[in-house]
Amino acid sequence: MKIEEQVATLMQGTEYGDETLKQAMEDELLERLAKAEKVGRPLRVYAGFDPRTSDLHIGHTIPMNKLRQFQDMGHEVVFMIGTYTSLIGDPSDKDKLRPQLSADEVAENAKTYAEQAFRILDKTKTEVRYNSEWLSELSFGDLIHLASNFTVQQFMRRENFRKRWDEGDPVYLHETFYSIMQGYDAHILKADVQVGGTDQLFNIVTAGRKLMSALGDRPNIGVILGLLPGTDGEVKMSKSLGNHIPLNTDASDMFGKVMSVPDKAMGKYMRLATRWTSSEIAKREADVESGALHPRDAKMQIAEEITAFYYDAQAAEDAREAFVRVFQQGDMPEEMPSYSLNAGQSVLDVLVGAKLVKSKSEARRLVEQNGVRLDGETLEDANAAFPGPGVLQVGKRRFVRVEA
RNA sequence: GGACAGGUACCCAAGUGGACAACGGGGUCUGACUGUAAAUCAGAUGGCGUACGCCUUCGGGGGUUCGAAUCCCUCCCUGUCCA
Repeated sequence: MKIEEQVATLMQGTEYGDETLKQAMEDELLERLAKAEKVGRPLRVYAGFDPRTSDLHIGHTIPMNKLRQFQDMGHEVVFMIGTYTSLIGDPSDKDKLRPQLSADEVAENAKTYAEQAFRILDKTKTEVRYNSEWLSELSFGDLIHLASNFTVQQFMRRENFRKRWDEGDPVYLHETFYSIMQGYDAHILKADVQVGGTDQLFNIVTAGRKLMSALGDRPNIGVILGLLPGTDGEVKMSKSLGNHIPLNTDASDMFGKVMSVPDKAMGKYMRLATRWTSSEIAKREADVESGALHPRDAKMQIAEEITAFYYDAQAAEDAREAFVRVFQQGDMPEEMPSYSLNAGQSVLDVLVGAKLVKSKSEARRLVEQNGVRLDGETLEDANAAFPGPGVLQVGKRRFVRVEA
């Protein structure tokens, strides 16, 4: 692959919010790739991950996908786990109560994190590091020394802080330490490239590069990836917002969740979550634009590609077929949970008992709204005795097989 | 330490003694339609009861009142400014 093509692929999905910065990073990447090729030395690339949860979703894996691209082009990859940073607990979205994790929890999360990450990365070509290794060694004096490279103004210019400042939301002092710690990580790892999401733009491009040059290193290039929106298509994927697509689910569910993403987010999904090259993506977008490719089918291709990536081609194909059958043709899924009917139960009792609803009020509401069906027949009276065994359906996609 | 402004349901936010289970927006759910769980439109959105109704909820606790999210006391929390 020519270097220009490599750069195009590696820069795919990046977002800097500033054309000049993007161009600068791109140029620098091109230059280093050329140099690396000349002297036969691979680039050293790293990304840091906070093991705050052990339940990864597709959004977490976006930087990993990028690392994998580098790996496939023969570069060295460092998978850094922020054991130290997670221990303290990043408060950046602190209105969600975020309990401090214990060292054991962090260690446990770090372990499962790495395991799931190796579904994407090549284990044999990945160096795993933990930042507690060096951050726990720093003294207060060291921290002050590092901090003296920054001004409060620099932090206040950061959108993240600025916005909260303007809105009267708290900005904690120790949040600034985060950037400094991350900058120090970059200094220790001395990588050519650091990968991260736009939420890390400041940490990588400002803090990291500044600290590196202050400490006599060559600043690393920031490959800043756009954030993958969740299934709502608007805001970044996050478990606490309930718009995530977990890695540990089944293929049909993953396929279905991708299909529920609004059309407008397809571009980002293609760029960030598929293995497609920039020209393959461009072709699909042009086809959708011209009408040659139906948006629904384009999304199905995306869903199948993503599912195939985390499972395999066969599982993805099966998931697609099941989806078409159930949602496009209105058929029922093959597998569904079952519930054993007890004597004398009303429709309400069964809905509650089968956990299809959270409360009796909700059950009544659904019945009133004609949202409850038994074998395709709408049930109209929530208090009537339950007619008998069959497939009970709530809304379009919740099914339970009611057995005698 | 002081002055001021705030804390309302999943989120944002209105409400300053009764008509408040609490406007509006977002989210979510249901229905119609469709190209799918997209888009659009309509409805629903604390719990319990078939229903008139009852019970719990406006940061915590206490009080005033026939009656409080609304008034008073106290405590906790957040922000801004002053020192």
